[in-house]
Amino acid sequence: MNEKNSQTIEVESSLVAPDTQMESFKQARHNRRSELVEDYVELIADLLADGGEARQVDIAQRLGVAQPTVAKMLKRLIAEGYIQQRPYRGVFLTSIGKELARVSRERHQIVEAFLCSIGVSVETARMDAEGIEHHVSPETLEALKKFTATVRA
Amino acid sequence: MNEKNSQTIEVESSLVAPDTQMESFKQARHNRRSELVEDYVELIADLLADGGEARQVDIAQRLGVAQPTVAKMLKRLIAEGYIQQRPYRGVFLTSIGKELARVSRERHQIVEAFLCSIGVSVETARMDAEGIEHHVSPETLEALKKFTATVRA
DNA sequence: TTGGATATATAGCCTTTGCTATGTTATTGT
DNA sequence: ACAATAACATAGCAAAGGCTATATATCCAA
Repeated sequence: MNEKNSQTIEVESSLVAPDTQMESFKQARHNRRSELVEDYVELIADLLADGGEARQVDIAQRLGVAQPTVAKMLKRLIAEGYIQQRPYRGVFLTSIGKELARVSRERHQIVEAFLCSIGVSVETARMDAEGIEHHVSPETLEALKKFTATVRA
Repeated sequence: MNEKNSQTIEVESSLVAPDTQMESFKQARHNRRSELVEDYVELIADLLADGGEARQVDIAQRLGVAQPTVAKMLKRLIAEGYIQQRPYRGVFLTSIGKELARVSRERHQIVEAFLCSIGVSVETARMDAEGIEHHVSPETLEALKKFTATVRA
């Protein structure tokens, strides 16, 4: 007997099934865990391409965190096989690191280009893309790419 | 004298300014911290609208987490003034909770509707929207809304 | 009205991602 | 060559967000 004190028939129609919704939330949590790795690898690739070096201090400055935070994270990236380290000359990417960087970078650029294509300012596009990119599935990425290409044509 | 052993002039052109990039990362980290609150409040609103009750077990099931995890989070939501609690009858939203739920829900729906409008399947749209919504700025939201309206017309 | 099922609370633990403070070790300019 | 600077390492702490195990409180049906 609930607040509606009406029939006992099911009226739970406007919500998706619990399991379906749970999957979405689990996926979002999972994505959140991979975000940092992708951010680091992508940033390292950019620094290497641009200046030839990716040192802890540079990474820390660009991410806006302290150097020991970077040091700890780099250990994880080394353990997971994404990067290698040369003492006092920064880090560089392994082959799987390069591959992850390539994929992340491409996705990032597609998202950012898309946002610009619908009229978002470049500054906002950059800010939002940094957060959005990690939650874009391959299917959505493909749709964004196609759309942007259409607009540009 | 670096790997390029060329002039000392600045060639760091393809990267944005460190401070600018840092701001994007900081914004993304900040958004990540508010995600959970928004997820909870939005879900609670949905449960209340749909079944009249939002109990810990329901929330836990839909989020895919354990009940004590929900209990801890609800304490935070109470402390922050978003919800109130009636023993053994679940939680309900305060006025600021309702407002946050309204905003989150609207943003969620705009993102999901937009994804569908560019040809993403409803299942994928639901999954991706759950992650993307928290990283969409007001400016981008407005652009998405406008675009979706155009397509539908 | 009472006993079993259900809902909530609490304790204690883990991991991740931050921080500060403080060594230690290369690099480099003079 | 060597001292100053810069880069890196490490220790120790905190907060957030998970978990399991277990106790307690409420509800409801027989």
